Amino acid sequence: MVSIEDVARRAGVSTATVSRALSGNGPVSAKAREKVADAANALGYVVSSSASSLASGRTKNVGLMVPYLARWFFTAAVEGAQQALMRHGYDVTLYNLSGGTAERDSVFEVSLQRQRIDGIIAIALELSPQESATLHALGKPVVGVGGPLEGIRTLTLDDIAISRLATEHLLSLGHTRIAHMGGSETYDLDFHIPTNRRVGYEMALREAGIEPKPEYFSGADFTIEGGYHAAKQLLGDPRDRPTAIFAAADEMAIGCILAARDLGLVVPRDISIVGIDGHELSAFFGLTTIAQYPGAQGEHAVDILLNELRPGKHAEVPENIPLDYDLIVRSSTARPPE
Amino acid sequence: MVSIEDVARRAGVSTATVSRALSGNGPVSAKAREKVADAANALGYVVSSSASSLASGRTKNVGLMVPYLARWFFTAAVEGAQQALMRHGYDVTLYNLSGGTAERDSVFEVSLQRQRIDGIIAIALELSPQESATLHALGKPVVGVGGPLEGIRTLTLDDIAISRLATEHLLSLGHTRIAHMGGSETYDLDFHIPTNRRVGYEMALREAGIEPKPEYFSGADFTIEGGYHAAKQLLGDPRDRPTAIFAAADEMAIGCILAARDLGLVVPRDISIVGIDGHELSAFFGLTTIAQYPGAQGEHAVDILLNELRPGKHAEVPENIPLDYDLIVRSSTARPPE
DNA sequence: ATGAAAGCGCTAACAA
DNA sequence: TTGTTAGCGCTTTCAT
Repeated sequence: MVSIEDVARRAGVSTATVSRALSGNGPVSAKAREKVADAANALGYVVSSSASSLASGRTKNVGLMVPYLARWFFTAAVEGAQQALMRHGYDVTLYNLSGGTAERDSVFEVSLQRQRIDGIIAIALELSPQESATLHALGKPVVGVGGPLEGIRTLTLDDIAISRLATEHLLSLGHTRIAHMGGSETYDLDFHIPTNRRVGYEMALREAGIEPKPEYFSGADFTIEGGYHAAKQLLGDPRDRPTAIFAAADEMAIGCILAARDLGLVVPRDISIVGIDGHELSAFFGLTTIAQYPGAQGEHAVDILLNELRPGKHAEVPENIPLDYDLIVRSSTARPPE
Repeated sequence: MVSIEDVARRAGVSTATVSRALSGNGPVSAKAREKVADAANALGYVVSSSASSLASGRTKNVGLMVPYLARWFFTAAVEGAQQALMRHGYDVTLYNLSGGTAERDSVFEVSLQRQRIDGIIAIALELSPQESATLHALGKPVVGVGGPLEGIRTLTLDDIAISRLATEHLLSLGHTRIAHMGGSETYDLDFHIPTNRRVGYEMALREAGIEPKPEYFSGADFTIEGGYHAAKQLLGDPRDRPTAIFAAADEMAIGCILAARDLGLVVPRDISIVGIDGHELSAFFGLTTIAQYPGAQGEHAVDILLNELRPGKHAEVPENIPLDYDLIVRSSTARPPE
């Protein structure tokens, strides 16, 4: 192992100068800087993270916390954040909460206590008050992406606004029999997004003078398969069948498209479908959707976090930062049948 | 921050005893062990990873390296490995190679050199000789999952055997006009799996006395969309249309199913389709497939790695470890039309 | 079985 | 601008 001493010797300076030259902290003459750079290069020297962390209290490592990984949104957000962190010389420790309760607890009580990280990006997490407290007690900056976290700076979609937009898109096409597919009850217990999306949907309807009907609401589990089965139910009954479905997520919306096809309905002639997400499969299925950008969201979270990590002047950042979204109109929506 | 000294004082022992008691290395009396445990608990003490790493040379951290994240297989493998590592008290650092060349190089030349990890699990990676050398030079154990890595202990699917099995399944149903959808040329340049799968397919055909036809091969990019377009091509020409397609991955196979539907073909009456993977969507689409188990593969890799990390007696592990797979017959395959 | 003490490789006062 | 040096919090010899 090549150490800072080897570099110092080779460059003909002290270890302190090497440290300063390589980290950019503290004054170093141009000449010394160059000698150090040459020596470090020649020897292939890289600072030992543990020694550096121990001495400085900074780890150059950020924790990425996700409820689970195997879903488009989380993966994309992690990927975006990780790329951005790497560009800034940070490593990434992955904390995945998808295990059992015991594993989840041990993340908070053990893993996070190991002083391995300078800060945390919490992706689409819903935390218990207990867990929130533990996070705060770490005394390290935390930035959330999605899933509003109490007292934590968080990037959030305006779920009500996007649901209104989706619903208004359908209304503007002339639809009046608009169903909504949201979260099923159990799913919603620890996740508020579905509720907010339903609220936006109902607001838009009422503003158009339409009273939302309970029969036009259907709960599913945010998967293609769940959306498929729920849509069969919604569309199978020929009496008073809706002419449009607004699904709270693209995966369910894709399930709706497939169900409609299997029922012999032509999208969008017989039924219009809108989703939310801009999922990687949405273009392929011609799905009209409200796109959000998890990769960019991850990068954005990194910017905010690194800004807080930088000593001194912190740019003022509000507690809730609204995220970008776009209505992408494709071929799954059209005017309702006569 | 509560340090080992605080614990030592509270337990009325030396820091050395605390270290030994908590780590389980070295002799400690039952009484001392208990006093230490109580004190540590009461104070909520957790060892500082950097101090421990610096002193011991062990980081209790493993690197997970993936070519990219946003694909079912990689995500599932990472999730499996990460859960297993957590159970053993290890943290996970994620190295994602999906950025540009510069980022990729910096993973090898910088990130991996930071002494942050005890070992590496390389998931479905194809490495340049250069990169392999760098990995080896780290002097740390490496275990591969998929993608045969020279000189590295690797868990691999027998791609030839599974392709033969898939093809033989179709042959046994009576099919003779069997097409194969594999990787397109560019895709294959740095990834050998598609080639091996094609080899298995051709072997099975020849053994059945059928000469593989070039028109029955189609290259795509391993996505649903790519599979869809390639299948349109394969199935659109009514002259001498194949009665079955063996796709080298479920996502392409799902694309084939959707393409067949759009062409008015009924699966499996008019066309049989087999995939490989056991993708999360395969059950929903009724796809017959050869399932593999990335989550279990990740866990398995962890077992092997941790075994090498354990001092002393290493169970003998061969360089190539074959992985489990199963033929799952669903509703996308049947006897060919008369 | 336990404690004293010497590092592990680096950073950051402080002095020059 | 540079070097000297005292830690950072832990592990691990070496005595006892």
